[in-house]
Amino acid sequence: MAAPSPDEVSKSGPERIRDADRTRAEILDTAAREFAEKGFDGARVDEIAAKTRTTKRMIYYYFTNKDQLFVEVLERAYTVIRSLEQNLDVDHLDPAEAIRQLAGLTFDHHESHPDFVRLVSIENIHRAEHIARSTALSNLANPALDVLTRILARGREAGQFREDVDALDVHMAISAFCVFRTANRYTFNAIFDRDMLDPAHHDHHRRMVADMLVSYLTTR
Amino acid sequence: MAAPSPDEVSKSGPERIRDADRTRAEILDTAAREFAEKGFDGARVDEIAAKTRTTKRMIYYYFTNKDQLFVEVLERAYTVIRSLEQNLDVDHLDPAEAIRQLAGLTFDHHESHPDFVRLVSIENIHRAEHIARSTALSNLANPALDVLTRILARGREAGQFREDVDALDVHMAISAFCVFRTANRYTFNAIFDRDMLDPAHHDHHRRMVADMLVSYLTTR
DNA sequence: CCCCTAATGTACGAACCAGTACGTTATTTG
DNA sequence: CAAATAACGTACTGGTTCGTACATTAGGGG
Repeated sequence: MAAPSPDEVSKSGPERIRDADRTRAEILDTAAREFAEKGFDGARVDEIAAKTRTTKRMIYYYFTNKDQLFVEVLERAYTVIRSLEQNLDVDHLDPAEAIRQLAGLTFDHHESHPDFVRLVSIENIHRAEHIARSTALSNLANPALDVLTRILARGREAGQFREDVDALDVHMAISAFCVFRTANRYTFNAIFDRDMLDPAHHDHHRRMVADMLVSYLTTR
Repeated sequence: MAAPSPDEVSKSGPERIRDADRTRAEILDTAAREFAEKGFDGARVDEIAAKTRTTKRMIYYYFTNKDQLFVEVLERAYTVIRSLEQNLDVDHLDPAEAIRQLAGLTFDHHESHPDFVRLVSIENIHRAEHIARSTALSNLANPALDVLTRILARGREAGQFREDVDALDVHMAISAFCVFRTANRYTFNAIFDRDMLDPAHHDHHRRMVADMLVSYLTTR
C-alpha cells in the first residue's frame, strides 16, 4: 500500500525504524507459526506479540482482531501452493506421466509445508468460517484443476483413462493421501507406532500415490 | 465399579436419583459432542456441564480435569471402531473382494461418525498428547491390521497382489481417503464448491476407494 | 433404622486473555 | 521546516474460564 520504493531497502537492516510492511509481515509470519502450533483457540495474541519485535497494539492496528488475523494467515498460506501449481507445465507429457508429476508436486508441497496442512485442519474444525469471510479465498480457483482437467481429457481421448472420474475426484484422492501423512501423523504414530513422515518411507509413499492414481485411472 | 445390579434398572427412568454410571456416561456423551464441535480449547467445561443434567462439579469429580475428560472421550470413540473391525470376517473371500469389504467398512464408519474424525483431527493438532497419556489407547492394537495382513498374504500367494506394500500402507491409504472427506469437508467445499459428503457422491466415492486400492495392489 | 460414605450442588476465586484508551514519536508532505 | 498523519508503545479493563472450598443429601451396609 505505502512504501513505493522497494529497491533501496533491499538488504534488510535497522535503518528504517518504522516500516509498516516489515512489521505487518513479521506479525503474519509469527501468527502463522503460532496458529499452526496451537490452533486458533489455543493461540494467544499476547504470545504472538511477544515473539514479534513489535507489540500487541500493532496486531490490532493492522488486523483489527484475532479472527481477521487468522483470515490473512490463511490467505497467505494458500497463495504459496497456488503459485506453485501455476508453474506446472505437463501438457507435453504422456497423461499417465502427467498425473505422476502432479501427484509428486502435491506430495512434495504438503511434506515441506506441515504448517499449511495444520492450518487447514484447524480451519476445518472451525467449519471454514474464516475462508467464508475472505473474498480473496472463496473466489480463488485452483490452477491445478485446469491442468488436471486437460490431463484427464487427453487420457480419455487416448483411450487410456476411465471415463467416470472428474478432475475434482482425482484432486481429492491425491490431496487425501498427501494431507493424511501430515495431518494425522501424531495419532497414527501413537497407535501404530509408525511415523508416516519418517524419511525411510518418503520415496515409497511418493511412488505409492502416483501408482495408485495411475493404476486406478487406467483400469476400466 | 459400584451398581452391581444391572438388571432391574433396564428401562431407564428417574427412579434412581443418584446413579454414578448414568451421570458419568452422560458427561462423556456431552463432552464428546462439545469437543468435536468446538475443539479442545474451544470447548467450555461450563458449557458441557450446562448441557448435562448434572453440574460442573461432577465433571471434576469423575474426570479430575479437562485434559483427562478428553482422554476418556477419545478412549470411548476409538473403542467403537475397534469393535466394528473385530466383527469383520473376510477370510473366506477372494483377496480383492476382501479389500473391497474392508475399504467399504472403513468408508461407512467414517461417514457415519463425523465426530470421531473431528476428535482425531483435534487430537493431532495437540500432537496426540492425550493418547500418549492413555495406557488404554497407546497399547490398543488395531484388529483390522491382522485382517489386512492375512488378506495381503493370501493375495501375494495367489500371485494377485504386489509384494512391496504392507498392511499399514494399505490401512493408511484407505484411512486417508475416508478421513479426508469428513476432515476437510468445509475447506474443500468453500474453495471448490463441492460437498464431499453430499449423498450424490456417496456411491461413487465408496466404489472409488475400493477400486483404487484393488487396482493398485493388483498392478505389478 | 442409623450411620457412613459416595454422590451431588452452590458459590466463589484467581488467573487469563481479547481488546482498548490514551499517549508518543517517526516520517512524509506541502 | 512545520504541520499532519502514519506507526508505534504502555497500561489497563471487563469478561471469561478452569478449578475448588464448602455444604448437603441419598442410599446401602450393619
